[in-house]
Amino acid sequence: MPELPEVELTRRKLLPLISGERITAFHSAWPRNIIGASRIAMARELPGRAIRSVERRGKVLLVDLSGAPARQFAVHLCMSGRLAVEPAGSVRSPWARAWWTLGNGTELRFIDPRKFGRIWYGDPARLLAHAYLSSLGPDARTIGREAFIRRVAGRRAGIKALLLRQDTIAGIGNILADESLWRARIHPRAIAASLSAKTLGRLHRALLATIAASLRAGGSSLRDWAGPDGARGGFREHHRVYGRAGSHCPRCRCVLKRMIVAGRGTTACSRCQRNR
DNA sequence: ATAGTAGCCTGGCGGC
DNA sequence: TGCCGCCAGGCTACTA
Ligand SMILES: [Zn+2]
Repeated sequence: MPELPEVELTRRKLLPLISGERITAFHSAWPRNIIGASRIAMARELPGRAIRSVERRGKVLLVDLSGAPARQFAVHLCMSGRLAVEPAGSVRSPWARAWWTLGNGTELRFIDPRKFGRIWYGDPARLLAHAYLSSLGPDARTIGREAFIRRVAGRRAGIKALLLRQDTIAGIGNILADESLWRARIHPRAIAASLSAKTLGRLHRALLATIAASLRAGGSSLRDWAGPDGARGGFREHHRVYGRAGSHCPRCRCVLKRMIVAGRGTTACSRCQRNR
């Protein structure tokens, strides 16, 4: 499941493979996931433009293109998406939803079995004005302790619901949320306003540590996600709670429980993560 | 401001 | 063995 670490790893591996390369063709096999333009406009406007940069905002990759008028595209991998760079003549995955043929004989392919991923395209300013992109909060990987506390302190929502909202902090998904809350010993349903600054500081620290550990391990590959080169991540082996309901808590040996919080499957330890 | 739910989509799973 | 129905998951749109 691509969250911040998987998207960041995708960006890092993508950079040397595609930056500076010229697009020679674009195709979409699932135009419904394109926002802001038609696939016809994309196929007409993209050829001839070079890839200038690949940035990340939360879980979104933002690609800046050369040429006039200015154009960018953005990709959200959602749950099952990944970006692959493969030889242009090779057989495409049956789940390839869009592909950019590049001048160096390779092809950037958006592979997304569940079709939940999205592609935004258009003028840079208009692109960032789209509801999702314009509302993104500060990035989870770089947010400072004070800014983190300011974003959540005093709010009456449950802490996990707040963490998952991309307008609170950008980049957190179900894995990072459950793992960070476990590390910080906070119940997923705890009301944010009931948590002290010290406790929120612990959560901030836990979040950054979880992100760093996931990056180091190459991200979490559950079913579909892999890097542009096909390499899968090993962070799943390091999960303390996510996907481990029924197993023992690594800290207190209690049985981890599964529940629904903010509409998402959630695993937590009822002894370490008390809701007071 | 916050919570809840339906819908999107399909591979994989459990049940039979 | 094969078929069927259900579910997960991030996000949007909607209601309360
Ligand atoms: Zn525990």
